[in-house]
Amino acid sequence: MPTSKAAKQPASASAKVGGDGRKLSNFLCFAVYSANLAFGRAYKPILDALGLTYTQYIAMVALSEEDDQTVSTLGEKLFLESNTLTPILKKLESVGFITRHRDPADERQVRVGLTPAGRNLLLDVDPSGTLVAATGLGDDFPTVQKSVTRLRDNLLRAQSEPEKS
Amino acid sequence: MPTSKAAKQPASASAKVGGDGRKLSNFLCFAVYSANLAFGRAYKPILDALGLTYTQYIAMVALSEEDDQTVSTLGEKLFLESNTLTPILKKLESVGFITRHRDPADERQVRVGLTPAGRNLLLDVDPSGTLVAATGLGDDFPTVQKSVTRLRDNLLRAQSEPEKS
DNA sequence: TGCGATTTAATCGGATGCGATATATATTTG
DNA sequence: CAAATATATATCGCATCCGATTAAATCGCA
Repeated sequence: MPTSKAAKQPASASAKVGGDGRKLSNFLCFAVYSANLAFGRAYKPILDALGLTYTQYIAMVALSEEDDQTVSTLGEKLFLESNTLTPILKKLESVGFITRHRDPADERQVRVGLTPAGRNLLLDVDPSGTLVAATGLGDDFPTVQKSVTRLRDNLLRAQSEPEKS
Repeated sequence: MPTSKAAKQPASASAKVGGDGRKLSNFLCFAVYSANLAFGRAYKPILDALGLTYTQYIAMVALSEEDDQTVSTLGEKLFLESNTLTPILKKLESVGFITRHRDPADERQVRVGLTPAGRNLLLDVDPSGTLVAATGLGDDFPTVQKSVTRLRDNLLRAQSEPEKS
């Protein structure tokens, strides 16, 4: 089943047994993990100036796409659930960037939306493409973006599947 | 350096101003962020069986590459510092997978190494390439791995630089 | 209609990341 | 040599993530 090509390059989300395949540098998961840390650090100075954390910022971007989303809807976009989102949203509400209120039509749901202040804040973020340049990917940028997105979607799909032998 | 192509595609680590460039789906940082979440969830059932968290596992892989590393050396490999590593290493020590002791030659440093139990544990992880398959990347796997690694290295390098106008 | 099942948020505890600070040891310098 | 400086870990507080549980509201169905 392993073609000669697959056998030659361990490639490894978790590497192959034996020899030297289990080096951290061969782990795709580690590349993604450490790239995520790097992005967080790259965004830090920009977002610090706005008083936002990275996750708060991402949440506000998602909120800017649609008005009065529910916590669940927002969570689907962010791949997070209420246990993570609720504290973040309460924080953003407390500083005046979003509103939160129970939906009168279904009191189980909480509707969340950007305030004008929140919407304005987003306009201040990185008007130039400083961070795009910092990725150093050049023309490969869209390709890498698509690949990583596909990777994510495939991983999540695999988890929801029954697990084939 | 920005070609016309770059201008056409907002691409965006942080998207372009105006129209619709600021959608979450155009953020490379979000692709990486969410792919990292997905990897964590994919590894969870495997690592739960071993009683390891994802970061603990990554740390042990890094430790398997070299004996008796210092916390700093390990941190350079993992892109983490002692404030994050120390609690994790203490935990791994308490369950018997690693050893920690001050270096007699320089009492400031702490040397960390895998125990036989720790080394054995690593052999139990994903002997088949289940997770590699779950990425669904096929032959693109090595390419994506390299791209994300380059992305990370570029981002970190940009941060350490003086910040050009 | 009424009551159990389902849905939606929220809460809680454990484990990261990380900035700021503390502590102990080494090194440098006057 | 002694004080100042530098280095290597560790500690602390805050903000995520996440599994497990809870609480409230709605739905389904006899």
